[in-house]
Amino acid sequence: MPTGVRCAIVPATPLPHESPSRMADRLKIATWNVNSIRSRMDHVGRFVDENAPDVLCLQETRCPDGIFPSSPLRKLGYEHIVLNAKSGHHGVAILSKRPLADVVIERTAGIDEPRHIAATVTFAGAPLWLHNLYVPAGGDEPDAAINPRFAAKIAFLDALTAWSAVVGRAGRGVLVGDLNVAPLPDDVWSHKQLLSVVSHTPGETERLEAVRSAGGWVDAVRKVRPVPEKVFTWWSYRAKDWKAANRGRRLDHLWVTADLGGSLAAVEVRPETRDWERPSDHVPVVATLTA
DNA sequence: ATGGTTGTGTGACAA
Repeated sequence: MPTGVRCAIVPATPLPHESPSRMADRLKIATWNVNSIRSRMDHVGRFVDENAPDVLCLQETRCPDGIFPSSPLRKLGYEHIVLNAKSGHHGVAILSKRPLADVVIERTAGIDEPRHIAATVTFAGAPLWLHNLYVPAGGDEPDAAINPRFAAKIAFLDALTAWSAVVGRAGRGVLVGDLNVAPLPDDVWSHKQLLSVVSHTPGETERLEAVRSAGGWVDAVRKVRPVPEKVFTWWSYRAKDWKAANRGRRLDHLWVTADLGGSLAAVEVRPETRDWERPSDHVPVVATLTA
């Protein structure tokens, strides 16, 4: 039978008795702290070649809006780009092969830094919220009384908890980003040695768990790679041999709302990017949703 | 062993 005849009898739009959410679909979402988009354009190209995500959420783009490399990224297939960047510091972006809508430039915890952007993308015929976050690192001293950067991190996490209780419970959402907290003992190379190191202190790990539980989010990476397996997404630049030392932390996360837990078809961390020439210190996390 | 490295409209500072 000629293809044209077959197309003529199979409508592209859902039949009246089908609800949009029942449409078959597959959406691959990646998150990556690239530590400067301009310094990492070749890596982004290689990552896209090898992984072909439909949506790529970036953190730490470190690029003023006016010189953001939108044109080469569009040529990679990401025609839809939304930014919260502004200056050479911080910065988040969502790149998508599918149209983005409902863009929200968030100003979480009243911090005047570009660290949060949200938008919707169509998945299985209905809007899916994408929340791309870059939580403040917090400086070196884990004491809010003497370190304003740590105080700002704590305030940011507390603000996210209240936000999460609304956004997470609404459903059809994916929260990704560099959350700068390794929440579980097996998310760091040494739980005991990192208990007083910013990113793994009880004050941070308990707060990140509060953010997650308030919204009922599913930690996608731990759904497929449960504890006690060690899983890391970040290795310091300061190690002589990052792979041999393997003193990593899981700072980068991909969460889905509870209603989408059953839609997770694949979840992967891509540590090979850490071995590429002049890498980011963070590696991508990728998840595929199917419906 | 309190170091070590990377990046930013170039220079102290964040990560």
